[in-house]
Amino acid sequence: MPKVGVEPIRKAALVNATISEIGRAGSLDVTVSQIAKRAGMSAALAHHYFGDKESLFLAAMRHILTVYGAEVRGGLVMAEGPRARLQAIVRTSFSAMNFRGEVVSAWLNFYVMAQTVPEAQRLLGIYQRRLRSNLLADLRPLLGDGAPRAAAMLGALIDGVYLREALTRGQPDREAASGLVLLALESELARGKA
Amino acid sequence: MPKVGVEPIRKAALVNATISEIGRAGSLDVTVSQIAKRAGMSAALAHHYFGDKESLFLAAMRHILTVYGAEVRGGLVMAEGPRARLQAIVRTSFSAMNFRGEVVSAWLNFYVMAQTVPEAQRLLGIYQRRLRSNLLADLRPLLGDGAPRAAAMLGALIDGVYLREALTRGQPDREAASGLVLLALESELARGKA
Amino acid sequence: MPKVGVEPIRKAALVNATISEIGRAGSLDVTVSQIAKRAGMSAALAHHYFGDKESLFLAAMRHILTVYGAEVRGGLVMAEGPRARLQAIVRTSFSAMNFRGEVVSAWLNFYVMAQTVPEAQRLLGIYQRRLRSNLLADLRPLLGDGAPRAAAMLGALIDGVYLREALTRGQPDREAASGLVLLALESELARGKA
Amino acid sequence: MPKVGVEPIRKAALVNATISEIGRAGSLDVTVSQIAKRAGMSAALAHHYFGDKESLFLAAMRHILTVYGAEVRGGLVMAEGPRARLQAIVRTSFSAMNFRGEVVSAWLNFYVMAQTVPEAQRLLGIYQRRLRSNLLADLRPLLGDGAPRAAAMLGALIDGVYLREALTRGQPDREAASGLVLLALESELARGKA
DNA sequence: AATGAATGAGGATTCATTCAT
DNA sequence: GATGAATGAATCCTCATTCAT
Repeated sequence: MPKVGVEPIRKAALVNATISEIGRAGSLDVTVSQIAKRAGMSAALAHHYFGDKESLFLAAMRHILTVYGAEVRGGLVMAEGPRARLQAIVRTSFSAMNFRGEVVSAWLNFYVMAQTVPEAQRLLGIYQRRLRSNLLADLRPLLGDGAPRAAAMLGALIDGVYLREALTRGQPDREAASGLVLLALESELARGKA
Repeated sequence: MPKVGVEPIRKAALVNATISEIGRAGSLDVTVSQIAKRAGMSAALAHHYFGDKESLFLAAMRHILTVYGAEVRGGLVMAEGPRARLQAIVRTSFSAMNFRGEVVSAWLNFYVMAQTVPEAQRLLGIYQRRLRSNLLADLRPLLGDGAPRAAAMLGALIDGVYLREALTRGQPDREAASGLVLLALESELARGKA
Repeated sequence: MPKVGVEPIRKAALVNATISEIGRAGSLDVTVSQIAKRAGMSAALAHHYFGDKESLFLAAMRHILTVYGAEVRGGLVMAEGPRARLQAIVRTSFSAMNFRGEVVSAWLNFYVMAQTVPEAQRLLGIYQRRLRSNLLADLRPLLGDGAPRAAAMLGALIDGVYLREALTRGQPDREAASGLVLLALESELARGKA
Repeated sequence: MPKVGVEPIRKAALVNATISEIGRAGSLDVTVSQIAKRAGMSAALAHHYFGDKESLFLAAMRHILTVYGAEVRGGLVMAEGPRARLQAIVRTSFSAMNFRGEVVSAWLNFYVMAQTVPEAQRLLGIYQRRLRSNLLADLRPLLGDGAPRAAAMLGALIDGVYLREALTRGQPDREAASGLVLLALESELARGKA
């Protein structure tokens, strides 16, 4: 039985606290002290584990992307056929997890970070390419050459709908959000066949 | 010959400097001193005219929305028929003006501000409603009851595409951006007729 | 008929505004702009007339002392005999004019100024010596050699009572204040005779 | 052996430095930096311990009142009989400690603070009530019903004499000050018996 | 591993004062 | 005489980060 070090536990606590605090503040204007306090430790310890604030933010971003990726993979396991798989991808993008206020808020702020911090931009790029390739894989059998454009469109649409929900304070409407994208998907498929 | 007061000139200079600096920094982490210096005056004068930093940011946001609104109205003048008008709206959203790096950057950061500052949220709401009603007016004759959903979709798509371009450092591709949305528009129209 | 320049009018307005603002703020933390605005002019004009802020404060102090001096002289006109004159002096110190909240407040703050600004200390010295000599003149016939000490005591008592009223926000009680000092005066006189 | 935390030491150093600086400046126009430097630490640390400047001033005020209270209690221990106790109270009010230039200066400025800061007014109120009740307790056996008025008078006189000394730059004369009040006390007692 | 102590750097904001008109 | 324009200097306060223990 491997002795679990305290380090990963502390780090995880800090990452979660970071996301929570960003959600609470609605911006990246969050102090290390606030984060550390929420994680139940001193600010000095947070620095001990992450070196600096930016690294902590990046770790939080990585965490969100990791969870999102896992969820997508999980959703695809059960889906049969390209259409079902596409729907699963869309639904996962607006899953309860991803629509938690704090996650939405974190996403928005990662967008901002990506303008300044190269590593943040790289991570966001990974997310976008992964989404694109996921969509593409299942659009190809249905749309052939039209698939790349449809993938680009659906990817952008997902982000746009997500963005709008992020801006609407109050409970976001998951059903409406995924419904909108799913119907756009149908339009594309219908058009592809015509 | 009306004597042009110096106040509006100074204010305009500050608003422009604000947008420029936000663009340069890629974030709202811009000091009043930096803005004032770029506008060719002291930080104290900036405070004299705008009271505080937030008001300056909001003025910049208002300015961008105003220009955007004017551009949309301008584009609609020449367009004949609903389809042409819809295309004009889309094209304007990705106009050269709106795709200036600094404007893109400002938009992104206003999204963040909207999570915290009520007035910013209000302004963003105005933009969204205006875009929606513009789209709706011309979609209605073409799609009837299907118009609201299509408007929601196109609005979100515009924002999503804009967002993606904003994140792609380097020259954004205006043609690709509007092409993507215009094709989605065609899909909707085609589907509507079917 | 002498043509009254506008200068004395402006100066008087500024002096009054200064006293009012000090009273309102309860401290010397009053800006020239606030004073000027209350006096109905620009801050620049206030500087034009007084040179700097300190001079304005000193002018206000002088004004208060002048008015107080005039009131004392006025009160003495009617009083007959040393005892009546002493009572008049005491009563004037707690006159309605001197107990206006703003005047009380100004006094307190002049005490502070006197610690730093030589001219303020000089003015305060003048007030104290004048009060002392007034008291002394009428105490001498009644107490002989005991007069100086009694004068010192009564002077300090007047200041002390005044100070306490100044600290009691809410309407100061003029009757109680002068009553206290008048009784102390009686004690002194009684003791002097014994 | 209790490990003495550094916090109380730092706080005490800051309180002392505050009193010293106020004394040196003769006003509350003292910067946190000046205070911190005199206390041998950074301004940031001062804020760390006291939160803001006002709290630091209030702590200084509390300290002075505490020391004064202790001194009074100490002086009363040895005094036998009401008259001796009253004399002890008066003497303590003009003790060497209370007449250190910086303490005098601090008092004066606390009077000003009391006009604006509720907590300062509260503290000053406590001092006044304590002084009054101390005087009253020993005046009652000597003067009966005349005690309250005498207490009010002596309290005000102490403050007035103290104030006058505060305004006289140069070494204050403790003997003269307490002599004046003690003689007033005798007048009152003499009058009470008559 | 963990933290309180400590600070340098920085930033918004205020204000007395000057000056051109 | 009068003022809006303009600014330099100052101050409070915050915070990421370091370090000794």
